[in-house]
Amino acid sequence: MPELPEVETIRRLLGPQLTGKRIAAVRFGAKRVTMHPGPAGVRRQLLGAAISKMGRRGKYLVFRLSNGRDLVLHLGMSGQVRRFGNVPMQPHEHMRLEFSDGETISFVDARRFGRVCVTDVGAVPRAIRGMARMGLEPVEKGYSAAYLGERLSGRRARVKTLLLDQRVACGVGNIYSDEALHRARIRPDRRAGSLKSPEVSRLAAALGDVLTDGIRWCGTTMRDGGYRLVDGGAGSFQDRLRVYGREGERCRRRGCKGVVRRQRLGGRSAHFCPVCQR
DNA sequence: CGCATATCCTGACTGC
DNA sequence: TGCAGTCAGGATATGC
Repeated sequence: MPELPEVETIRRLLGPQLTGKRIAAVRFGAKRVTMHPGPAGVRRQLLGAAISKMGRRGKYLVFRLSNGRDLVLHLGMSGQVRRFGNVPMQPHEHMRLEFSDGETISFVDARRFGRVCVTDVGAVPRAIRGMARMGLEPVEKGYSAAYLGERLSGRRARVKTLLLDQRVACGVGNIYSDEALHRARIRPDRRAGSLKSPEVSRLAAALGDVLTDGIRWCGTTMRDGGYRLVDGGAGSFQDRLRVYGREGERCRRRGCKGVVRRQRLGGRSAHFCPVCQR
């Protein structure tokens, strides 16, 4: 479940380690993973290029290359960027970049919801249509109560469901949407259009705050270990979650005696405190 | 268009 | 202990 804070953590780790390095070899695993324009094309466009900058857009990791192209990586649910070194290809390892100085970096993804795409710099990857429609990130300047309000007003869908829409809250996924709604004291099953102006303001602020905190604590590594740092280490935001994954446990808001509940919403689980979230 | 639902995938977990 | 069944969810496709 790599969301914005997890991908940003990876970006920050990789930047100093990879910037300036030249790709000397590209290896692929045996299993198919969504890749544009296919393994041969990806290899051709990557070979010989240097990493000029590590970027990120929403949940997408963007390797800017010296040859005028971007390598765009989405980690899906279980994707990881890992360093294995010069060893045989590992289980679920789909792509390994070998740099001219011997450094390596690998894309690993057991569930294969992730995707790899090479495009011209700044172009919208054909294989990733949603990227063209992504909105502002809650941590960006310009993400305001007015901006969020525009996207929620008149909508009958549950607010939680809309927060998962990358046009509404780019970079937010299931964990951080639950945490933001808790901080804003709004129930996830509220109809988006029913939110009053102070609630929209609280939510816009909470979204930014929770993503910023997630980055500060290097992301959330749940028990399934789906998200890992490049060296295999864990983030630590899981210790600070207030509702996500805490069904049946006490609400973490000071003075609140509520017990966290879980509710199925749009095929996703929403965690919330029925006492302090209205 | 908006909204709900199904789909992909496999490791971890649950219950018998 | 082993095995079948269920769950997890990001993005997208499909149906109404």
